[in-house]
Amino acid sequence: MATFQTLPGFREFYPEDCARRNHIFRLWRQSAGTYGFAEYDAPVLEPLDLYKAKSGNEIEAQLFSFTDKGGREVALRPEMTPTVCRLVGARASALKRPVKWFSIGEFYRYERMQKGRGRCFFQFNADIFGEPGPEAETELIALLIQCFRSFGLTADDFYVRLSDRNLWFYYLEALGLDQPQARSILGAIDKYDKLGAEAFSDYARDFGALPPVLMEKILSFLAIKSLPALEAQLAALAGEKLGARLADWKKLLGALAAMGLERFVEVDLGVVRGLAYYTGFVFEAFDRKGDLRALAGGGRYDDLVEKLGGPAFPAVGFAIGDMTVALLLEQRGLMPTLIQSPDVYAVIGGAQERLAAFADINELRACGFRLEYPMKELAFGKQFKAAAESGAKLALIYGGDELAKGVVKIRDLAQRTEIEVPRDQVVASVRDFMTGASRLA
RNA sequence: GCGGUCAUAGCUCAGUUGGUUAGAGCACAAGAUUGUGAAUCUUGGGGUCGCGGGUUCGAGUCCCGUUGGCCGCCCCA
Repeated sequence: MATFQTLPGFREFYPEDCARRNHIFRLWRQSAGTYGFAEYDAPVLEPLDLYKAKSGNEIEAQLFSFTDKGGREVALRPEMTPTVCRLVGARASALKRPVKWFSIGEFYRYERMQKGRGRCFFQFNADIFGEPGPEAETELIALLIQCFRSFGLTADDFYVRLSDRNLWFYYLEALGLDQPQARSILGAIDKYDKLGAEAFSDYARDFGALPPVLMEKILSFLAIKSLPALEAQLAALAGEKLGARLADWKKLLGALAAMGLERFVEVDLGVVRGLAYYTGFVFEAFDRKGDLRALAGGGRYDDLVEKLGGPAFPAVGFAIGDMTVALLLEQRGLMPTLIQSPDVYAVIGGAQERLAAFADINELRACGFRLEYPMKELAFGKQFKAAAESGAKLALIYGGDELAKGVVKIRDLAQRTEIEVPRDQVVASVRDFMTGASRLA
């Protein structure tokens, strides 16, 4: 046995695993539906250039990519954003705005495996296109929070850290830094949590040591954890862009507070996200205990649709991964035990009775009841045991005595009560019981 | 890509300084039990001890290599 193994980092879903996966998907779908997002899907295999165009060649190292039999350079999708930008870009002029879309799909990255990260994983992606203002962020962050709350998670379990790459760029510009310098600083800020002052060594190498005055201002900006603190820090600096940005912040946080979500959101300018394509608000969701990697991440990417060949089209989006969510739900005891039980279990006497039972079995199934019966002839004792273990609510008993009388026994497996009903009333009786319209005496 | 650690039945594990034909619990299956429930008892199937090589009279056990898992680093769309 075990001559063939799964490829490293790939997962198999036995029924109980699949049930848990589907539980997560179902609640994600339900949340997206209530927020008015429409589901879409797209190919798993894409032209390699779709990802090179956006992120540069070095990203290829983490792609599952190869040349297909037609000589095309292709890659398994590592994320959904470029794909959804293509979809939206191709029909941009025909889509009613705002475009609110979501999808659930599998993604692939050739990486070293770790807790909460494999080479294949599922993501819930939600995006809004065509809305440049913070109203789009409001809607998405609210949906993001709902996606976690629907499992029973609370503000004590997770929170969203909110930041803004534009604000950083405007601020650094006001401090007199140019674009390349600002980008390097953002890279340092991304690592500052882990590395401390060491994080700025790349900047020092490329542009010379950062003057202490600037360093101090950057670090105090980085330390901002609230809107009032942000306003105070920016008060000293004039500028239309900074003023307009601050107004967006007030709008966004005001709207989320009005929704009663302020306990889920924290201002944290230390979040800048690694991706170069983000252009405005960026946010990440984390568990409160902090022993898992990020639960979700997203932000605004106003230039990407155009970069990928579409028209200029503002966009915001986020993605949630299934692995960290599953770990968090297990940790908090919020992963239900999901067993699929039949509604009805048929207990069958012998070969003659089996043929008689099949008529009712098939009709009940056609009516939508989940029904099981033993495939082999078994002693009654065994069958009742199997019926109880199956989790069925009812047992239908097709024995020789019953059939001779033209009846079937219906047993309530929980109450251990049973009645006899005429053969032609079996379907109606089962329906009455299952819908709660009647009980067995 | 780097480092640490581990690998025995479907699962959780035991296996002594190297020594007969590698064990237990759970799970699965059959029977006791051909008309009424999760019990009990009996029995059974299931292992090239991750894979390959080496040392040895003899390796699950020691050595080397390799593959894979877990944890951390790098990275993280």
